[in-house]
Amino acid sequence: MSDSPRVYVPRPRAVPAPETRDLSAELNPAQHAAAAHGDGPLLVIAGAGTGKTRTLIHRVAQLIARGVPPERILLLTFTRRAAQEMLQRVERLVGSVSQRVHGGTFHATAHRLLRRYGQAAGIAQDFTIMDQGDAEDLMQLSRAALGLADQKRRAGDPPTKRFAKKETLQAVYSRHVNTGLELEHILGRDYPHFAERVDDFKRVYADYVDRKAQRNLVDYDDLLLFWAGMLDAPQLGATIAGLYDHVLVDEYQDTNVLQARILRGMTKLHRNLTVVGDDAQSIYSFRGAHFRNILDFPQQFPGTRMVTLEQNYRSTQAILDTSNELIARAEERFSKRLWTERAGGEAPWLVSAKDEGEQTRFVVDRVLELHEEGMPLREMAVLFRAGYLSADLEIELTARNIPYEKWGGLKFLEAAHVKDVLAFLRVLENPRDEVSWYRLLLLLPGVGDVTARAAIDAVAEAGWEASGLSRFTPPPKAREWHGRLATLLAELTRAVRRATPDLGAEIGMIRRMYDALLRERYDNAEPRLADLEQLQTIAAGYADRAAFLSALALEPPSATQDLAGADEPGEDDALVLSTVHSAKGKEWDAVFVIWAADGMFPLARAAGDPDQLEEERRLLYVALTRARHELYVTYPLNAYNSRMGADYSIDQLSRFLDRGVRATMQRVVVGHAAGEPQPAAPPAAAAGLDLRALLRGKFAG
DNA sequence: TAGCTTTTTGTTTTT
DNA sequence: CAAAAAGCTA
Repeated sequence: MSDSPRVYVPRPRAVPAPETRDLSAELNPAQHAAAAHGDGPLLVIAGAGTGKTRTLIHRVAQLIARGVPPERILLLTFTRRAAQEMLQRVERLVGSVSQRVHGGTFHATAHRLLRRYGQAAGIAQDFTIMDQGDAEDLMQLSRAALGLADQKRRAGDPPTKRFAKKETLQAVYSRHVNTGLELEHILGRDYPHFAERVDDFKRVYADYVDRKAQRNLVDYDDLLLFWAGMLDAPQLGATIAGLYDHVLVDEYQDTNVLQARILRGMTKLHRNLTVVGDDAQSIYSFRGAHFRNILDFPQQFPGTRMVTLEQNYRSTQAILDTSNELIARAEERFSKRLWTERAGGEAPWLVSAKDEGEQTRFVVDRVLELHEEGMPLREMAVLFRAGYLSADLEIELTARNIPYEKWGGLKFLEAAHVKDVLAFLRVLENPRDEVSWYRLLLLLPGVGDVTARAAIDAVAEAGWEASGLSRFTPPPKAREWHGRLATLLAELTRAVRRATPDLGAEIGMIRRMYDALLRERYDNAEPRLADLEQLQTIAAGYADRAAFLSALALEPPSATQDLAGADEPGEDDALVLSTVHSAKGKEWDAVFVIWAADGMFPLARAAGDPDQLEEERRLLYVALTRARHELYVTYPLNAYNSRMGADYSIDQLSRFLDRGVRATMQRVVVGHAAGEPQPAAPPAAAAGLDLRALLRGKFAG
């Protein structure tokens, strides 16, 4: 696309990574007050870049210094990335004792507790964790079992409304569990077209819950729900709450009422709860989070001490001016205005590009310029609203040989072929796992929905032994593959009994059968086979299958790219591409926010609902406040919109960047701006071509 | 009943 | 435009 594309050439780092900042440097008075707070509930309202994490880890350090045993401190965060970063930074501050601090996401912690104490609460110890996709698949089985999947319509009938898809069913269910709202309320508000069918939803959920129990499956929501449930039980609750003397929670604005309930239970013995968050950065309402949770914290925990952090250490004043201006228009929030001692700085750039190609070119060129000036690639990031918006950029980066790392977006584990192989492992691990059986059986040529169900019934008859499959008589068409599957499962089961199972070898055996199926099913087999190689390599690192499957559900590798680059030594400098959600809590010297066009940011589908629109605004705020020195906001004027119907559209700048916000920015236009003269067309005769004549000749007798 | 073809539908964000 | 659902055929 570029006339003479510059190709990236790795160069030595000219600038030391700024992560070497001295963590033990003095805290400011507000930070110190929070870190040194004694016992009892503490709420820290911390604006973007005000040293929130730093305050929290200093507090951990102080607690340890005060004599609190590290293993009696629980540090909870909302995302895996945040959890990892926090624990690393604690370690850098206080050294290896910090390894004894318990920490992780709510879900990972719930998982740990459930494996350890779940049996006392009626959860069989060898449960399998379902990720969202699995939960949807199971929901589909319930949906079909209740006859809600096929809604036949005779000719002439008015179009009957189809019942909710499995994704919707799962989303509503999850919302119900996480917010505690009645189904009637959720449907009436967010899915009015299904409001009439509450009873069908309830039937599906009753079946779903039942199925999970019988199959020994646990979904993400169950992890939290069971944790809360265990805490409610008198004996068990006291045991679990007694594990920790202090609980600290980061990003509290992104917790939901279920998580708040867990925290109440965990701290009922001592009320030593510290939460840190920023209502202006609440961006997880789709997970049932509501910033009301942080606003109401002082009421829920009487006697709360509140500390507000407003001094920003991250960004230049110019960047803060733009960010403040943007968030000032938010409807409801704790009022605070960020300030910094780092006066000046260059005003953020607002870049109008002719189209997506120009936007991409601008970003790549600017990235290379900054890099040549000495900024490591790792200190720059490109942020966007949704994973797929970086596709064009990724192509260009690859073409120009610029290393990058993508956060968020599609997961390695969501690839169909990876799920296929995992289904084999899961059946071995938990033979009652109906979702995996179903997936496995449908892979076999000659087996469809009906045969698969019959086979599962046969396995159920046999007391959910994998060997039950061999007693099932398949229809002739499916005989060959059924035999192969039965043999494979038998071999694997025997191998397991004989010796300590070698996961790598196990996957190898599975692949001897599966690779052929894969080649049949998918046209681009090679990259998929490469993914399986990767899976095999990762698996070999785990001693045991159960640990591997659980880790995969809770801590999935973020992308295929990740894995591919993981074992290449040397090159660790890479541009970061990230969804805004995955970028939360991070910061970079230079930040590019692309696709700041109305319809993309805010997303068109969020624009109808005032609450969602507010969340989109906060999301953009999160994006802007990631930048330390340089901030570029770009949008294409024209888009080849191959999405809905229309194939071409003219984009408007995001509505959030109104006149007041724009006044804090400097504008640039790149590409061929409107009004630029087009090259003159040569006269027809000169081209020696007459298209009409060509056409006429075609039909001349 | 499996597997193909046609129609319809609706695109986020993460554990 | 791609994926899922519905419809059709052998």
